[in-house]
Amino acid sequence: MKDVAREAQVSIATVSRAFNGGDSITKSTRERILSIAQQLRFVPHSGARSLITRRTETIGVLLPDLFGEFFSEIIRGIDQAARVRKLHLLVSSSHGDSTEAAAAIRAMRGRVDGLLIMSPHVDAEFLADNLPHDLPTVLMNTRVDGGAHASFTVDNYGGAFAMVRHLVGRGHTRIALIAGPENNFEAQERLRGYRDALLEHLPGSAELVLPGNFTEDSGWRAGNQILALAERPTAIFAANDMMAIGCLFALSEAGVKVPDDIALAGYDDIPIARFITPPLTTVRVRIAELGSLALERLALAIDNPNRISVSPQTLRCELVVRNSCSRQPPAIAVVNPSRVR
Amino acid sequence: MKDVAREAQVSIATVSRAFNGGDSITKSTRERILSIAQQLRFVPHSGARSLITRRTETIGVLLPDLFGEFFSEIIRGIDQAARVRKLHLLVSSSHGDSTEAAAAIRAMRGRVDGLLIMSPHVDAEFLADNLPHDLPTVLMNTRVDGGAHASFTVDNYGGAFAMVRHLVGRGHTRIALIAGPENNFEAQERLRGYRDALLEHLPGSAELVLPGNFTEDSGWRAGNQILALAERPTAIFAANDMMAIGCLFALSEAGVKVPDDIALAGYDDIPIARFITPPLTTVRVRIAELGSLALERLALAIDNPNRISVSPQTLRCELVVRNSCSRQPPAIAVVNPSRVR
DNA sequence: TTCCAAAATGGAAACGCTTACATTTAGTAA
DNA sequence: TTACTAAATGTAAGCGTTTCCATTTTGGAA
Repeated sequence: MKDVAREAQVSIATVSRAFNGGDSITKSTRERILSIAQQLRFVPHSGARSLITRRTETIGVLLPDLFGEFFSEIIRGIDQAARVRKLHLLVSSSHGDSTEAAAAIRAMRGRVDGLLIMSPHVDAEFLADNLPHDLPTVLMNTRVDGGAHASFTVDNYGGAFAMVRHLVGRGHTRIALIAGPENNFEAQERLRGYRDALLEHLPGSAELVLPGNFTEDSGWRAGNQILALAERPTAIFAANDMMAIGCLFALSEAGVKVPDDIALAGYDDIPIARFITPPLTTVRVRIAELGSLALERLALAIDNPNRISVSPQTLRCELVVRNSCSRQPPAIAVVNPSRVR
Repeated sequence: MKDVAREAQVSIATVSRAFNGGDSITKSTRERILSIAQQLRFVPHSGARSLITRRTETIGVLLPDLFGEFFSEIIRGIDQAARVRKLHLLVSSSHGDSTEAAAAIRAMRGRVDGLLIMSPHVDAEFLADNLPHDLPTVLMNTRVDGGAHASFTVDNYGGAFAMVRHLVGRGHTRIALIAGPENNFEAQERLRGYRDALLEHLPGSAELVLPGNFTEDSGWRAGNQILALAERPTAIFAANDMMAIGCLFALSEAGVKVPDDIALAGYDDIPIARFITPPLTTVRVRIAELGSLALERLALAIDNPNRISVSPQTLRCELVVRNSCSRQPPAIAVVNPSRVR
């Protein structure tokens, strides 16, 4: 910076002003300084800057041990929003347990202006213990007990409710649910949606809930349990797509046809859902949007530390109707051009 | 830091030493200082530190607009290796073109100790223009013309070669290739592997290459071209799985059975490959390993700026034989427990 | 031309840390 | 005990910015 100042015949204060927005500086000097800076390959030292501005312009992103499309989608959303705001992303992923998550948070202290957290290992107590409480934080898809932090969640309740309503609309009268892990917040919400929808749209019907844990494997087991039932349901709603796929395998092995003999629906709309036979009716979650909204919210909280709103916000899901629930023969799968890697 | 020093009745220099490794400091003082620091919730200011150490302990990761499993896998690998070395990850993804990539690089200057780049938009000229040439950089899956930077690539040549050899071993004598985009480095290598394997293992046979661009759509078109051929190949090798899937649709629509009427193979082993019918024979790429090796290499280059090796390194692929190339009726799909989200 | 307000620029302190060097303390041999 | 060496600790400079305040320059109006 000193070199640039000398070359441009100005003080370093002026060089600083040339870089930092519209202070009072003549257009001509700014341009001269900027061109000299480029020529000299001058790059401001972010550390020195953050030392005095007390800002890092960086957001910490904490993600769990995540597989598949979900990860890339949420990062895409966050990244997009961050770019607009000229914020950087310090990412830490693959947290198998809360110890690792805590370590990651610790490592980020002092390097970020705010935190975006998605982790199944996180609860109110954990946050209270591990979060620097002066650090703006937004939670994604996480239960918030104390309501101490802003949060974004997917409307799992509404999505599940809509799916059951859809199934009832198609004439199904016995609808089974393959549930997710008991201690999983999203799974609980989907279960709640299923129950309430049954109550409202199929009053008097008994609920039929099979245990599952979001794995293909557990879906397969649930499918076999259903096959063993004296009175089979007419439709099966799996709390996520992977379990639906596992269930589908179990049914095929037993010669039970979907959707002719039994309807099957999932949740998430993972890419595979389109490709299996029959294509799976499911609920789509706008993951990228979740990410960008969360970042937007966090940026707001950082810029207005006084006016922080903590109210949880919810992201609507949409029903994706394919052939796994219709009684007509499955149509030919749609061939969609997919994006290039 | 001053507060900690006062509380512990030492100088700030000693506090610094307590934090930074084994300098000369008594065990008892270190522990006292550390405990007081924790009590006072003291967090070292990374900016101030990097101001004097000239290190940020941060690696910049530049990824293209990436979809699906690939992204999450490569980040997982990088993250794992980074955690071991106590390095942070500044990621920037979703670069649709070289302008965006350049902007991302510019934004990272001064914030990172090294760069990990994967981008199809990058070539030697681009790097020369946009890379601060004193910044250690490792390229992933990118062509390197000038050989100016260290690079890691997947052995696309070897994988394609092995696949063709496998097909020949199964008795196929006419093997078609659905190629990837012409200007794509990986696609070129796979094409080269196909050609050389034909030359070596099926001498005298004519090559049959259909154009494609890695999309499902282009696979579908290639499939239809093949169907229109007077003399059909006995096996089709698609340069990636998505095109294989598109091709499979085209074949099914025409009533051509895989693998009974024609064999089909892909490349990448994306998760869907297991789930389609029949399960796809393909080539698996160890993506996470690519990421961690690249980071390891970068860390080495950062620690030893003098002894930088620039030789490109290659990661072996492995053949995954499923049912899409066998002539026996497809076995029941394996039900694998998948990991929980 | 002279003056004055506003705009542009310069000077210098401060941000929080590390580290070379100076000083003190502890430990050991004579 | 004394002297000397090594280990532990303290002092202070300096890392590269931003920004407050002071100073200079500019552009009109009188």
